[in-house]
Amino acid sequence: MRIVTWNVNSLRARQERVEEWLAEVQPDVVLMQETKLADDAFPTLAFESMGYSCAHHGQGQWNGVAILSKVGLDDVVANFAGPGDPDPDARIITATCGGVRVSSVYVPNGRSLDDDHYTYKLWWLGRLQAHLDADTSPDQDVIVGGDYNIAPDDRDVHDPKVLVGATHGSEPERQRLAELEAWGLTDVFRTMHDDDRMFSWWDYRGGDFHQGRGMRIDLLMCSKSVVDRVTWTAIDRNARKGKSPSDHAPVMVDLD
DNA sequence: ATGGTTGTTGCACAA
Repeated sequence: MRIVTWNVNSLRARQERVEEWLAEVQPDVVLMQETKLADDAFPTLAFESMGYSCAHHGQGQWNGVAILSKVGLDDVVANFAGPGDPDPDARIITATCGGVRVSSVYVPNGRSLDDDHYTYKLWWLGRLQAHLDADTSPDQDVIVGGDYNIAPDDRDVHDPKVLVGATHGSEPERQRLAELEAWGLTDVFRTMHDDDRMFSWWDYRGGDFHQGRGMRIDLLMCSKSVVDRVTWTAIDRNARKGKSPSDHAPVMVDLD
C-alpha cells in the first residue's frame, strides 16, 4: 500500500498537475493539504473517475484538507475529535483507509515567534494530542501525515541559521513534535534516510529551489506497527520542478 | 534592511 502526503497549495491552481502525478505514482491513499476550496467546490468526480473515494474538509480561500483512497474510506472525522475546542480553521481530517487510521493535517504556519498565530500553532499541536487520545491509540495502525511547518532538526534545513529566532525550528515547536513521538509516532522518512538532507518545501522566491534552499517540513508520522511494515519512503522533488508547481513536494511511503 | 514569488481576493494578506 502506497500512502503519500502533499501540500498542493490550491487544488484549483494545481488540478492538472495533481492528476498527472497521481496517474504516474499510483498512490493508494493521498493526504492532501491547502486545497483552498469550499466543500462544494471539491472535484470529487474527477478523483472518483481515477478510482479514489474522497473526503474533504474545506473552508474556501484558505486551508482545506482532504483524503483520497483506493482502499476504502470509513469513519471520517472532520476537525478535531474529543474534548477541547474545535479548530476554527479547516486543518485536519481523519479516516480509516485499508485498515490504517490516517489523518491529513495542515499545522498552522506560526508566522513569527511574537505573532498570535505562533501561539495558535502551539495550541494546535497540543490539541492534536487530545484528538489522537480520543480518536485512536498508538497500538493501532496510525499515520498522521501532512504539512507540519516544523523542521524536526537541523538536518532538515539548508542552513540552520534561518531558523534562529524564527518559527519552524523553535524549541517549543520541536517539543510538541517530541510529544507526538512520545505518544507513539515516528517520522518515517528518518527511519530510512539517517543522514540525507532532503527537503519537501522550497520558497517560490529568489530561486530557492534551484539553489537548494529548502526545508523538510512535510512528515508522515507513523505508529510502530506501521513503521514495521515500511519497505520504501522518499520525497518526490521532481514534482517541485516544471510549470506551475506547488511549493511543496509529495512525501511517499510504501507498506507491506 | 529589504526583497524575492505565488495564490486568492479585491486595491491586501498569507505563505
